[in-house]
Amino acid sequence: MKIEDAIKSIHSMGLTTKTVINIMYSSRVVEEQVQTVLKPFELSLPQYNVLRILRGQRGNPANLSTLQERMIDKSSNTTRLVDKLLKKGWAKRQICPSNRRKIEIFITDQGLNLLTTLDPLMEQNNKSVVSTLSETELETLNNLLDKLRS
Amino acid sequence: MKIEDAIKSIHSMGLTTKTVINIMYSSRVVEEQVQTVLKPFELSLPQYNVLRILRGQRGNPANLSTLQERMIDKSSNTTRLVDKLLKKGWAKRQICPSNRRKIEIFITDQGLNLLTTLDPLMEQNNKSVVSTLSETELETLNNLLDKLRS
DNA sequence: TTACAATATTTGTATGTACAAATGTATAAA
DNA sequence: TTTATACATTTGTACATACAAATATTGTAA
Repeated sequence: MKIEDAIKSIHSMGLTTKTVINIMYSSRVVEEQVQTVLKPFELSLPQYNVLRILRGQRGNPANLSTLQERMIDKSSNTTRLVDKLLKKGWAKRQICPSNRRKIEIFITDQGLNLLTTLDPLMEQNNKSVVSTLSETELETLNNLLDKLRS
Repeated sequence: MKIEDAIKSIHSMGLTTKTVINIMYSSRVVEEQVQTVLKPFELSLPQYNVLRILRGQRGNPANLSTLQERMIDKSSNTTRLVDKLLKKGWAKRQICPSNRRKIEIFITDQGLNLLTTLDPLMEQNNKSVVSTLSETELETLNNLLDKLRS
């Protein structure tokens, strides 16, 4: 559906404003789909995001500021977000031995297993989300978004 | 910046997952910019969104379900969101005479004035947000996002 | 006309987020 | 060593959001 029909009052807008709204609106549509995959696992999108960052560390710990840097949503309460992951046994944390201000956060085996279960479900979801676009179009879309942020 | 560098752990991902993350990440970047414009006016992004929908009605009232349909963020508490706009004098509401279940919501003159003040600021912000893309690229981006959601 | 289902909105409750202030630790200067 | 400053995280508080249940109104069928 064209953004003009999805958001009725966009007709009169210029191309720049239309683009900004289109990005935000499309993101919400995508997020809704992703959340339906995560919901049965009682995992929020930011929590899932953090777990994937932790897995990406490949055994190395991450501290809170690293997580904040890499999170999609830079919500300031990474502490409490990690608390939730701890409580569910998907992450563990310890004080950094070389700098006791820092906290080292790791993903647990249980957390890794959860992601392993989620991977194919999420991949399938994402394929379905972008199924209306060809490979070339996906490349173009990524390049345009990268360029937009540059 | 390429999404691979913005989100470090994306390297190993397929094109579909990369695209999904890129959309969500880019949206957050854009939203942050929009919020910096709104913040001095103590207006949240969803509130701004509702005000623009109300203005788009051109004198006709909107009821809550219409607002929910058209909102970017379909957060279920449109009631409380509108409460905030009422309290600040930017919107008013009354019971629909023909169907007393419905609530008719209007933008006030004060609300219209606020938007009139915001329009050029937001337009300038949006131009700056998309300034790295040409007109043609913006058209392509919009078309690709529309196609993605179709 | 009464009873029942459908619609539109509101409220309650739990959880999540934003931002400022507080805590604890490290580094550097006097 | 003492003091000051910067850094990393945590906590407090207010506000926002999600979802379910409650309320009120309308339309419809017995």
